[in-house]
Amino acid sequence: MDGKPATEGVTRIVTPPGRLDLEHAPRVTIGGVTAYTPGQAAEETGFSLDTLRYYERIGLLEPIERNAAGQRRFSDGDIGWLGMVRCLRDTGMPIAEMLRFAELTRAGEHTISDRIALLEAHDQAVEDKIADLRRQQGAIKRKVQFYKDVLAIPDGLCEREGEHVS
Amino acid sequence: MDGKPATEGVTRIVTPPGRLDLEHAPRVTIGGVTAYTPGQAAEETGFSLDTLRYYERIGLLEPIERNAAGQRRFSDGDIGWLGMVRCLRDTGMPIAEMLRFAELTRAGEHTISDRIALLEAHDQAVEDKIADLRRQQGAIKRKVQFYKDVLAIPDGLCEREGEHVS
DNA sequence: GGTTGCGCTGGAGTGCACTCCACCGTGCAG
DNA sequence: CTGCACGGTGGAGTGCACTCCAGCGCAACC
Repeated sequence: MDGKPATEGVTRIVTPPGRLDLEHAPRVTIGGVTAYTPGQAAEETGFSLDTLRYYERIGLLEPIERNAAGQRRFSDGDIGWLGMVRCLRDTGMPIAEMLRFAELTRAGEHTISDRIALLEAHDQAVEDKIADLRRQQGAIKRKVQFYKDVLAIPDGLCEREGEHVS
Repeated sequence: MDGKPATEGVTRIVTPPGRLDLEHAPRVTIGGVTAYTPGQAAEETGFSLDTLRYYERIGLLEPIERNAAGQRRFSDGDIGWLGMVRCLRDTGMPIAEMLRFAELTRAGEHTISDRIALLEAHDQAVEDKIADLRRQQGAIKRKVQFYKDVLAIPDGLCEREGEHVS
């Protein structure tokens, strides 16, 4: 049942040597370019199918190639771009800004300095966020210590429950 | 506990007959306890008035004291608790979990070890998040460097735009 | 031929965390 | 007395980022 889906003029199956996982990774190259089904793209990138479609709808992905049956075939380039998207998303960049970045990227080489500016600004934002988290984390740790101190006090003494955050 | 020379904002120990010095920090102590108007509480904590009311509605704050006219007067304790809330919120704790923490806190001393557990779990979550941010930040920095390298290539050579994320 | 699996579409719905609104009350300044 | 700032309420609305759904197509397998 494996073989190759006889659609779309398949040339060969790309499987890592040593792994004969025919069930998963029926990844297929067309003219030397690897293509991913939506399911594979989802698994590869960690985005849900719906999210991938959503991203395409809003233009965060450029229109994905289709096979004869109208089904999406994600390219390596798409997967790579999705990796970038995940990275930006997971560091808290809002979709609107990712969209801006996507548009710059599509606009061509002359936007590279803009892209650098955008990413450097975001990098700084991440830096700030980390610093903030560290600071707040300190407060949490102090609170934990406060509780531990309370627990350490001999039972029945000193019923004070005071400072919430130090 | 008396005779406090007020630099800005007069604080009276006994309930003042009327309003005085309304401009800044008209914070008032009644029986030694400082009270904050909603506006002051908002300014002090950085939450909006609506958010403060919202937090009270959902039970993240216990019912705030009211004056004769039915207006809220936040206590120092409330402000302290709000500091804790801000800390947890800003480190990404969802409201549902803050609510759980609030309930534990209200339930009394016997929940302290639960509270410690909750906070330590959250502390770990923050730690993980920071590590993740650092990792992703690395990718962003590499991408920036990639772009800078592209810019450094003599004009017109090597039009490759490949790897999205390294 | 029927069922299963995967994918398609447009549009509606969800969950979270607020945020806004209309309308009302209170109290002091002018 | 009037106006204004501030605050009250219940309930509706917002923005974001998905997520779900009905109804359909296509290919494979039993």
